[in-house]
Amino acid sequence: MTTGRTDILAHGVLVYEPAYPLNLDATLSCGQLFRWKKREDTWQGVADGRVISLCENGGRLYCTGCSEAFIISYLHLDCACDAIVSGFCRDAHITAAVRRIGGLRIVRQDPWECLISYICAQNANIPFITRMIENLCRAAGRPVTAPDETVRYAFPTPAALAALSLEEIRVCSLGYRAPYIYKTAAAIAADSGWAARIRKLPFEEARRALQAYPGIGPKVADCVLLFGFQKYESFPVDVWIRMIMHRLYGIGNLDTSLTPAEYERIRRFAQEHFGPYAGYAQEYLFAVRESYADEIF
DNA sequence: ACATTGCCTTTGAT
DNA sequence: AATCAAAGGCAAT
Repeated sequence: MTTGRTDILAHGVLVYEPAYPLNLDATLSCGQLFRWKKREDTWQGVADGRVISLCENGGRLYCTGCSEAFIISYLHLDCACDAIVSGFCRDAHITAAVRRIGGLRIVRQDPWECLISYICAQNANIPFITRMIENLCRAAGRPVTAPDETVRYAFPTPAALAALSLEEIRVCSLGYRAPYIYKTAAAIAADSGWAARIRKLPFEEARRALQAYPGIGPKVADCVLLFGFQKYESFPVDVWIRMIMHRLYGIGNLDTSLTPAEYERIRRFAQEHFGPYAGYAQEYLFAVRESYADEIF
């Protein structure tokens, strides 16, 4: 399904007119991706081993560095997201979040990059996560030069990452996460069919299979299922979502640490309340988390 | 078996 | 300068 119109301009610039709203800023800055930077009006990122530039102007998306097919798939533009959004807008809170940042898309990430990125993400904030991943790419990724001469690094292949020693991974400021990355990279480098296998599994089984890798618990598994495998019923519960779900829907209590039982309770409620695209709702709530920041105190 | 607790590195914000 | 929280997971209680 295509839900937009494309043209190719001079110098290989692709112009895309989405038939449904796209909020590029929200999509690239909401914390689902860690490799995109905005300079002036242009986003530059590394995906699929290439440097890609994106710019939004007058409802049009200008893109260089990749194919039309890739960017449409990556940004989830091949989807009538109005139907998805209206499907989970079942109360005033989520409707308000959608009104504020309409056009937020869940990006189709590479499962491998997503897996490693979200192992890094545990107990870290977004600037720190970005630094860890950038360090890993510099240590084991292929250098890629952008049209404007800036040099960036592709995300390492499983083989390249698995070739690093534990110490080489640790000095990417990964701290106690280094052994997780080390072991998981080795397991996946030796098993090229891992992603295809997980993709075919029913949701709960895929979730269990992911948690068999070191450093992957319920939260990271849910992120990988949502961002890497497009399992949109997945509802990752982090400290922010926990706080927001408590505030908006009275689920759980914030006095104790997040127990597995409470995680399950929040996840089940959300899947029931928001429906098959609960994960999309999660990303909208996460994107507006700052407006609930006062709840922490 | 099941739930709870303390610890794990490093960084960025206050 | 010191303290704390950060898109958590794990092994020991």
